Amino acid sequence: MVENQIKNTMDQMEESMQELTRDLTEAQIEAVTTTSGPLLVLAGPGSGKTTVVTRRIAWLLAQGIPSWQLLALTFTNKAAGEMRDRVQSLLSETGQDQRGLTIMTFHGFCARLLRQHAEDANVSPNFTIYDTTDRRAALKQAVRNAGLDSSNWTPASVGEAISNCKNQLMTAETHDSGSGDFYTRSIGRVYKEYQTILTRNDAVDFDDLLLKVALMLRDNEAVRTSLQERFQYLMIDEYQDTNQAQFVIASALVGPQRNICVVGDPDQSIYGWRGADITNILDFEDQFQSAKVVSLGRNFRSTGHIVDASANLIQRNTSHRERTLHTELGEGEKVAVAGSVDEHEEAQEIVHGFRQRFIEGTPWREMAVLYRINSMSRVLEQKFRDAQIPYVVARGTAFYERAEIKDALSYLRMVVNPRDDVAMRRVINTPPRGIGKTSLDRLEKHAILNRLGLGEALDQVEEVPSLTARARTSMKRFIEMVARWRFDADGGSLVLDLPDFVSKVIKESGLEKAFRTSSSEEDIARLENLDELVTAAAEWTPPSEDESEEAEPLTILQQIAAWLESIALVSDADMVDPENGTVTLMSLHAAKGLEFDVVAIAGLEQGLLPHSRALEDDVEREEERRLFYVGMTRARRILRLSYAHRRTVRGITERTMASQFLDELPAESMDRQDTTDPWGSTGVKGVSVADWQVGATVRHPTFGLGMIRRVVPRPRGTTATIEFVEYGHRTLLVAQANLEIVSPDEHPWEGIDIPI
DNA sequence: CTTTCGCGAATTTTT
DNA sequence: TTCGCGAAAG
Repeated sequence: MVENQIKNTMDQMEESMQELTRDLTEAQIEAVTTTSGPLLVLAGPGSGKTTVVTRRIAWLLAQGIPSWQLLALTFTNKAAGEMRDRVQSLLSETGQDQRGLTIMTFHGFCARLLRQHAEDANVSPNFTIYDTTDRRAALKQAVRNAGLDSSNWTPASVGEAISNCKNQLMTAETHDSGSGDFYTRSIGRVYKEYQTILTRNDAVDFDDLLLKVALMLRDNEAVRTSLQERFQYLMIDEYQDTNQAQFVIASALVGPQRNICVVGDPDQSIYGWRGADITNILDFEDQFQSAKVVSLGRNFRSTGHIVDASANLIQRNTSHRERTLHTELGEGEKVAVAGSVDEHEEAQEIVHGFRQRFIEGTPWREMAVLYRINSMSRVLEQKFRDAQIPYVVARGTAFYERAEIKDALSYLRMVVNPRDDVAMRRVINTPPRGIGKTSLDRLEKHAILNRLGLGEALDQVEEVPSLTARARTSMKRFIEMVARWRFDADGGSLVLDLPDFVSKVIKESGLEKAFRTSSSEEDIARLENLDELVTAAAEWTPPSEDESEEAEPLTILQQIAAWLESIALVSDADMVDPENGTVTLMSLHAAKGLEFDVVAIAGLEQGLLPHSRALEDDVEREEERRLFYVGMTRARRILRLSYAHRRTVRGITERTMASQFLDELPAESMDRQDTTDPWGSTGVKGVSVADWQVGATVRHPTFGLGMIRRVVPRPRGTTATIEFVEYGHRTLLVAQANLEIVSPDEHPWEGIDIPI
């Protein structure tokens, strides 16, 4: 009986194992079924990477590996979610479920480890994760504390330097600030100040999540071994985007059995600026001796011209390793290239094209516009709105960056972490409650004098003699308010759920009232945003803790903490909902890992793509090329590239030059619609552009009558080479030459035969 | 203490 | 164009 059952289970397993590899290519099967030892899967765009990773997980489970021994790390929540979903659907066929699997983002995983091993990692277990804005505030403070001039030491530049240090596992203590030049010494000082602030506030930044875990794993053998024993099988997605710290973490997690599988594509490495080290993937075979390498060579996503064009482009990179990718989806449409007068026309034409595709049967959700910088979304949004085409801008983090949302969240942060000074500073007088700069300065002086955090100083307002009675009362009221919230949240008198609690805080803090009193357009929007925050809290579900089956229900306080953490770790790409029936607008970076039937990439101009900050440097320009490559390869069937001859950035209109990358695409795969008419369809100075063509007759104030021979777009402006009747060839700037189109009636060429 | 105004600087990409 | 900061007014 029992034996029979076992046999049945075995049969079932065998069956599902066959099922798991049935429709795969040979390379894919190898990647799925190689379960022990180091494995590098080189996965070009559209090569079925997610399929391989999810099948591999299911395969391991089918082999009888307990789910809790598996760890899969990704970069975005979206990628993790998708992986979970696909694994789940594979497993549900055999009645299993994915409980116990750890599929997380790198940062999320690190945050969890840090809380679990807070003591070993030397952090408070209820630390706050600082986002870009908080970090900025802390950096500014640090520069001030270091006694440096804030105009020379901007948060951005200092932050980047510190980030680099952290990525290379250099702590504030190990930073070599004794020797080195003035710059290095100064950075060292700011770094120390910055870290002091973070520590005092029980806060960590994004880099710390990785750094602290890396150091803990490196230095603490007990923790390291226990994790190695727990996670026998490690998988890392988008390995080309890992940095030094992540490499150390990955290496430390790999136990003696060396079951590490990394998946990635060096040609899609686009986060070098964030410290990603492409050599991690390039040198994988050296780091993990006897590693097996599987290269997935078939592109299941895009049609021929798209594959060829992108392959041709990426070959220009010296970092590119020779590799062939082929598709069996046929040639498909050629890659279209269009030039427009300005960004408005460019956007308009994209909208037109999309509408056409929609009429032909492509749903809106299968279309996307990609661009290099987020500010380019503005014009596009406007045109899509005007055309009444549904669209979403994939900018998930934007909502949480709004002032009113940050305010509300800062109150919640104070509830969770009373030492969070950055949050406190933000809201102690928002909305105004009579605690101005002077009072805050006095409080701060007291704090410094007594070596206290600002929050601690606040707790003893009575001991600060310099404060006015008025300010003191306000402060006391403020402390009491927060303390009451904390009491309630921590299992206090009343029982509320998370959204109710959030709503309560928004009300009692006075935030709501501050916006309710006025009825300006803006304040109404803010109010709506706050409502949306409550909705978001209602929709949020706590991550299922895999460890204990019958986990106790979380207290409100714990829920808030977990919710805040999930907010801190959202990314733009997370907001792309494949279910929604809308066009997607997003940055090229956010598009990685996604695919659409129809893709338009806008702004193919020198200085934009490649970006001006990357023009000088070869290495950076190659990253721009990879970025363009990533964008191109998002398209399944239709790819349209465009640029504008003139673009307004930050209020100033400038003439542009088409991107050098366009010239790096193979002519046979391209459909260039931009060669004839550099002025697009609207023209300049009221003259119809159709007239500005080779062969048109013009009159110049000094040179008299002539015929246009050539029209060339140049960085300084479009030039026309004109054959004048009396003066011969002249090349002039069209915009300045004051040319006049002469109607065919007065045609001077009659009887005169000028060879063209 | 709060609000408003004007000036200057700046945005590449994001966990 | 938009944001953020400091100064000046209320």
